[in-house]
Amino acid sequence: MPKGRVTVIDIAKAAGVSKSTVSLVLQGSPLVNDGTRAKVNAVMRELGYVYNRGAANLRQSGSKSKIIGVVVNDLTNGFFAELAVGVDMVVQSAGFVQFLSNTSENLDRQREVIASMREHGISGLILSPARGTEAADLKPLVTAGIPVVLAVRNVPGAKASSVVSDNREGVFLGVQHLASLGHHRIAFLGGFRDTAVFGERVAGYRAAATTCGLDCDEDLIVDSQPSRAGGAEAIERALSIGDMPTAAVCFNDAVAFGVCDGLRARKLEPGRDFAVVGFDDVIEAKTAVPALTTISVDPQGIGRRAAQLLLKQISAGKAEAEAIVSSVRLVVRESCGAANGPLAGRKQA
Amino acid sequence: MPKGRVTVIDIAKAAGVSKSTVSLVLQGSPLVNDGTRAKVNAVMRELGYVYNRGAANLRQSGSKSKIIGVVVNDLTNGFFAELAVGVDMVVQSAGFVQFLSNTSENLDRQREVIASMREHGISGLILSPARGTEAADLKPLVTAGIPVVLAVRNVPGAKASSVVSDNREGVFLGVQHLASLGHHRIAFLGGFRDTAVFGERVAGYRAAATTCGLDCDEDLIVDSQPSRAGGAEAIERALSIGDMPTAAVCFNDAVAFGVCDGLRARKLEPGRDFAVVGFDDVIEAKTAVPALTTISVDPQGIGRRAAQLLLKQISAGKAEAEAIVSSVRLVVRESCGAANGPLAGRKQA
DNA sequence: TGACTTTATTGGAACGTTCCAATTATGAAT
DNA sequence: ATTCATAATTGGAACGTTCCAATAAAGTCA
Repeated sequence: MPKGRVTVIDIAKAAGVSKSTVSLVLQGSPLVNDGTRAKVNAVMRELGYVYNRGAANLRQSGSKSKIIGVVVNDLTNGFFAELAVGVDMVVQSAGFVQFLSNTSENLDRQREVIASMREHGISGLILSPARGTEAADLKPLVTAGIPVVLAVRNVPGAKASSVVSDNREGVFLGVQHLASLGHHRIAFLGGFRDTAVFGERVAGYRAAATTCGLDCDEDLIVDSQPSRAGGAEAIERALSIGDMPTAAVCFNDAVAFGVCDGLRARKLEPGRDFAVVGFDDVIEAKTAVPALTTISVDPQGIGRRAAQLLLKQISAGKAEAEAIVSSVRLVVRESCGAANGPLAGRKQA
Repeated sequence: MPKGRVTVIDIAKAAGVSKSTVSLVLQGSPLVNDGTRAKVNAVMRELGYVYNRGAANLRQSGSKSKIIGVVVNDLTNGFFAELAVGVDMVVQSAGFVQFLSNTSENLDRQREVIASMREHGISGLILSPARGTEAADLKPLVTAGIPVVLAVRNVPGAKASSVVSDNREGVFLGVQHLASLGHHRIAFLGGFRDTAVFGERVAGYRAAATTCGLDCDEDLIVDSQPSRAGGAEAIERALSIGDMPTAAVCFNDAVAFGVCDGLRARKLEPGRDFAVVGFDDVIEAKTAVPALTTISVDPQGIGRRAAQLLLKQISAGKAEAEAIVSSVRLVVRESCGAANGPLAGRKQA
């Protein structure tokens, strides 16, 4: 069994200085002679000293750990993996470390994870909330002065900052583009109806439909799991209604990939036989075949902004709720070149 | 600015008991009268008490946090997301929380992340090592008695436990299956040559080629980034050699998806025109079109086993290196029904 | 009621580190 | 050599919680 931990007392003894000097070295204080500093550092290396952050936090005034908690609702969606990568880019250079936790859309798990993060004294939290999260869930954090930034999904009533994409505008652009290609029957596929994101994206869908004088058939709005599997299911349902759609804007890129899978299962070629637009522009959107037309929200960009906002609040020592709506843009690739295909052409023939 | 944190002293005063009684309640000790316990719990709820894990760890003998550190080399690969979900299933019921960190194959980042985890007193570490990780990187952890379990990639010489899939056997099965379908020119696509996983999988490839009397052309082994984009690139290179392959076993499912993308970009249909076998059996393997034939290693299963192994070591208080080779199995789906297609039939004609 | 046993509660010190006022050491000027 | 100023180092107490021996309270029996 290895010996217990090496402490500043051990280092002090071995270096022939006081514990206070060791502490000064640890703090990078200019009040230490360079020779003494070098000696202490050498001893720490030699004895394998590992800082005890918990002990330090006890004494340091107003101090927290160097941890940023990041809690996401579905880690198996590549979007959130990329968001985490974006967060990492920013917090890393500020000397923080991101501890990422996944809730798999489970509210109890979310509460547990956040509670544990608080016990360990996180400096701040970036949260993509699980379905059903309420402002009351965030209140204790806000009251305790822990900076919180909501990402991707907002929580109405929560006095927390947020970084969300312009959901309404994004879907508006997607539908508008499909309409400009001549599509009249455009579906909206995927997503949970009880989330704010879904509501906003459908609002953009309806607005574009009205603006472009399109059919506004409720059957064209098909909810499903916002995953690839959910997308395959949603297109199945959309193509089994009487007056089939010829194109779709999908809740996110994962759903869009699933829609392409579902089309191929019916011997239809995405892009040629049916126009598909995604939302997110994950890395794979560019390399998929056909390359996916999508609303680019840059998940890494959202992660970076959320992290910047959080770091700003941490260093300002106050939490003033700010809302950032990340702008979106339409990236046209091959998945919606279907306007002249057999399906789309039927209305005109 | 909110008031400072609520401590056991505050709770003790408000409940009219001593701090020691509050501590006993926190520990769930049977030595406290039920009425007193109820009173203390009510006060804690009322005042919003948040336990200070760092302070508690200071005093508790041999104690660590309730954190399991999980460090992965590429979070954007769905395999690792699923592995993390599997870890979560196990550590959750043991009262631990998983803090997941991503290294993006960067060794310096890995060191940084592990160091930070140690400062915060993690109870144990599950590591899928970044490329280039050496036993020396793990030595300080092992010496300090911190349980470490390596997952997916082994680190030769490290006295740590590991859970890896049977790489050699898996690729052997895949190649053998393709040979049984009549393929003679079988490629191995994707992966970094300098990793042990690559070496093992190629060893299985070679063994199967020998056993099945296949061509053993070095040009049929094409390395690339083990990602979807890497897969698209690898198939491009494989189809530009003189005597083209008619089938491939891919380093992992992400590479396989990219290979399918690349085939389609050349107007070839995966499954019909070229047989594809993946490795991992991620969730999307089943729903992709064509559904992917793959070597099932069950990433969530690996995560669960790694977590079980780690928890076992944590509660035993000793770290005895154990190696678990997770068995694999071939799951036949649609992506390799190509033996009678035009490409495969050319050799016989 | 007193003695004994069991239950419940408590005060003080420990844990590793930081902070700050006090002390010591060093260097420069006279 | 002495004095003063500056640089460097130090000891003690604080932080929030736990542990353990000591103390107090409650219950039982003669």
